[in-house]
Amino acid sequence: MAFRMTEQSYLVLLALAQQPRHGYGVAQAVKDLTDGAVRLGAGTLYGILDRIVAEGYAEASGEQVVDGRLRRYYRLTDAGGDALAAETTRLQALARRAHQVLRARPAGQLGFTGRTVASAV
Amino acid sequence: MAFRMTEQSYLVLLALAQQPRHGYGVAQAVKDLTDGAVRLGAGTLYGILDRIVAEGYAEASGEQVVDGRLRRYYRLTDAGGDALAAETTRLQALARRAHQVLRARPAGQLGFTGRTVASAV
DNA sequence: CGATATATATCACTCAACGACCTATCGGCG
DNA sequence: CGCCGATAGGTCGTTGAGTGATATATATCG
Repeated sequence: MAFRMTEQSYLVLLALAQQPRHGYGVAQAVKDLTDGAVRLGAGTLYGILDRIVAEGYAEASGEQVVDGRLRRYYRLTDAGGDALAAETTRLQALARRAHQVLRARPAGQLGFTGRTVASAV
Repeated sequence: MAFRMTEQSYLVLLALAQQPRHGYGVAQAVKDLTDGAVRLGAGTLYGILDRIVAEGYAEASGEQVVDGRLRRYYRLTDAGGDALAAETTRLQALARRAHQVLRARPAGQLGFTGRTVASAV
């Protein structure tokens, strides 16, 4: 039952943390936040929005009609903000550790030049 | 067909970047790398190993029998190292941006205190 | 003897992600 | 005017990664 914090749902929470947004706006914000790397399709987007609302991480924040088109807004809740902060901390720690690993292992290095660990074949 | 770089497969690549490891060793390394937060079950683990080998990100690196138990080793390839570095860069950028967003939005803040954006209901 | 840890592997199930599709409005182009 | 792309909402079927259960086997500890 537990909510699964995937990267996509994380990005949606992050987009909502910037400001309340409507669905389509969330998709655009995610695209911006990831430099175009992550593009949320409609199926993914509304599925995630439903899930984070069900989890209490966001809530409907009213509707507006702009240029004849309906906009359904969502707002991050405190619980959503907490979850987002926790996940961000986790991500930062992971990124930091990953950087350490890569720094200790420069590109092109094939094992330790000194000796090979129990070279089994 | 494209390989999906999920967090779990990323962690496996990272574990292999530290040093060649056997399956069970990878699971333990991932547990360590994430401070116990991510625990790979057998199904997840071997599924990922098969996928990253199929993708050319890692390769079998021989077998050893230690204490009567078979150990099947895997070694990161150059392609795997590149993919890992690229994903790490992406993660760092995301973490940095997420930090900016959260810094601009301290915990407990409910929208801008000055005015509410076109408060629609 | 049984439990736990090590070590590999398979299998069925679930559900998030994805792409395709649908409706509808607005603005621009020819 | 018709068509297209962008905006905005939504559904639906497929796929496949992740998960837990299960199986096999050995070593160690109590």
